[in-house]
Amino acid sequence: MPTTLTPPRMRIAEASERTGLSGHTLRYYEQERLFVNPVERDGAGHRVFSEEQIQWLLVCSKMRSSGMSLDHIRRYAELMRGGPATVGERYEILREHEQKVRDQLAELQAALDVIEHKIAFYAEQMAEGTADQAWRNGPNCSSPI
Amino acid sequence: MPTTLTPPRMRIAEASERTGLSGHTLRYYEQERLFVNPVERDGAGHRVFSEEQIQWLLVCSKMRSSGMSLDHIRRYAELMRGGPATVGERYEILREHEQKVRDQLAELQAALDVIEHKIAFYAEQMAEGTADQAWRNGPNCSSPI
DNA sequence: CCTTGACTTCGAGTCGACTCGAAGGCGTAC
DNA sequence: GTACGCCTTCGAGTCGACTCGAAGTCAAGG
Repeated sequence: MPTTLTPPRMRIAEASERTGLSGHTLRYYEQERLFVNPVERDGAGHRVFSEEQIQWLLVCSKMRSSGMSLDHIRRYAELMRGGPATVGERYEILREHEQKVRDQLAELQAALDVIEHKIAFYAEQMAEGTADQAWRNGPNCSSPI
Repeated sequence: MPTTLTPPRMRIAEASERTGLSGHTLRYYEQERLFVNPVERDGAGHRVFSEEQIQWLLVCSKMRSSGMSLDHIRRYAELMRGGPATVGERYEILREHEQKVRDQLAELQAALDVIEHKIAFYAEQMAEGTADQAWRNGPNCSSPI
């Protein structure tokens, strides 16, 4: 079998490079049935990925980075295989995940507000020279600084 | 020993309620030396938390929810015990964490953009009736929908 | 033919932060 | 005095998603 593949198809090393997912992870994803279409094999039994699968992996990657579980991705992939009839359920899954992502954003933003507040407090402290009032309680600034 | 404590001090059940952290978690945090000041005990050996400790736990909670590790929180708590001399290092820790939170926000936002894009696509699909063109590839819309 | 290197399968190990449950102590209410 | 409920310590278990490593296969290059 050829050492290079006709362009839209590639082996695991390139798929790994393209997606930022390790080869181990790519195999794991196949085993977990996360692909919409089966991963093909060449004569040597090596995996061959299509461009479409790379795009799908990039989507998976975004879903993962926003906290979607492999369970949910698997379900979504199943629905993809189900064709147009499953569009409604796919939509629902995405809507649900969208809400989770918004919740996470809000949570992070709330934390960021606290962090910034403390940073500002410390910046002021440090500007005041090596002041010894590090333990004061200003308004809205209960001690755990 | 009294069944209720003088207001600013409370036992684990109330501390749990106030902070949203389970009693198990509160004990675990003490064991992990996450508190700035030692958790006191009453005559029966029960933990007694101060209002200040509740405030600190609320801060820890925000740090945790934004992904700060217990290791980093422990370090921060140590620095708190070190007094004013450690303000600079505390500032640095917060700055570093701030950046991580901003990175997470950006990552989530990028994922959200993809999700919204797909949601809009599906919404359109569904509006067009049960169209059978679910597999089309529009511009900027490579197939893994 | 032999080496090289990219690949294969398989099973086991890792990670942090909880989370749980068993066994027991203490003080109050009845 | 005994039942109750809240607390204690301790050690073990859980979770998902990797991550690793051993042992083996295959094709091409020299």
